[in-house]
Amino acid sequence: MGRSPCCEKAHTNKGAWTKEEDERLIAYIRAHGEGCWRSLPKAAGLLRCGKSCRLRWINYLRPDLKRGNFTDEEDELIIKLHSLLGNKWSLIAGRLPGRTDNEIKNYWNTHIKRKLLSRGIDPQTHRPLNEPCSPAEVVHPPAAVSVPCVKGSSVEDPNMEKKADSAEDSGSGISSEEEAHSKQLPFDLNLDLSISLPFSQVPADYDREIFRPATVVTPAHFNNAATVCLCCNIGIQASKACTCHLSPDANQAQSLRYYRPFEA
DNA sequence: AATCTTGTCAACCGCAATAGG
DNA sequence: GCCTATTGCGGTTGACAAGAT
Repeated sequence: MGRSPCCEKAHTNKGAWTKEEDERLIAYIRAHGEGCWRSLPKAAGLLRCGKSCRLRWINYLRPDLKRGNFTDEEDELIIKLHSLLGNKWSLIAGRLPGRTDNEIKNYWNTHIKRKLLSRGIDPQTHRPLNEPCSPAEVVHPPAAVSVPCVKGSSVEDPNMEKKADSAEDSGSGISSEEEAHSKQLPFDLNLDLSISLPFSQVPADYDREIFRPATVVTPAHFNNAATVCLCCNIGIQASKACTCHLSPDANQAQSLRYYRPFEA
């Protein structure tokens, strides 16, 4: 038995969004907030399917999106995260404030892939293109992936735990093999992730409708003494790479969660 | 100036995960 | 526990623009 379509295709617009459609969607979400995408189009007077509305909002209309070119720091951060996470664009996007998974995915495919190839690095494996595949010849950089760690951080986001779990299932995320692979990266990666200065610290009267969890890691933190480890960040505290226990301040740092206002 | 090629990115599609009855 | 609806993700497509011929 097939699944019913997400919307009645015969009565929905497709293709590029018009300015009027954008305005309707923005106005509706400003008034009612995100969510309930299924019923949103009808309620907002849009002849679009819910998925389309969600995508348009997330990838283009959201007010907290950062526009413009990627910086070199962002480039390097994406490369490093991709080397660990693979094509988990939403996870990568979660660590680049104001960037969307779609944007990063496009940027990867159009720019970074080429950049890595020009460096002689395979964009999928992050290993030198001419490197033999024999496991015996895999280079093990000394402490190349040091991952001091703070339990929690954005792992408190249930979605992150979910994603990490499902990533393991799918085999393309943080599987044990990939975890192992991450320790064998061909270049000296410091995958330390730490909490950045807040965009604004969560207020006492924190309201989920107004504030959204913000990504707390910036590229600069890769070079700093870390307080949050990626393992914990994505919900694999039990991993061998997790070295939370090495950081005495970890638990304290963990309790800090920062939010930035969801500007209307 | 016209045509072709290449690059970019918004949007779509299909699938998997999850929620809820 | 099963079934259906909904949401979210990643891969892919296609329209458009810019540059090359």
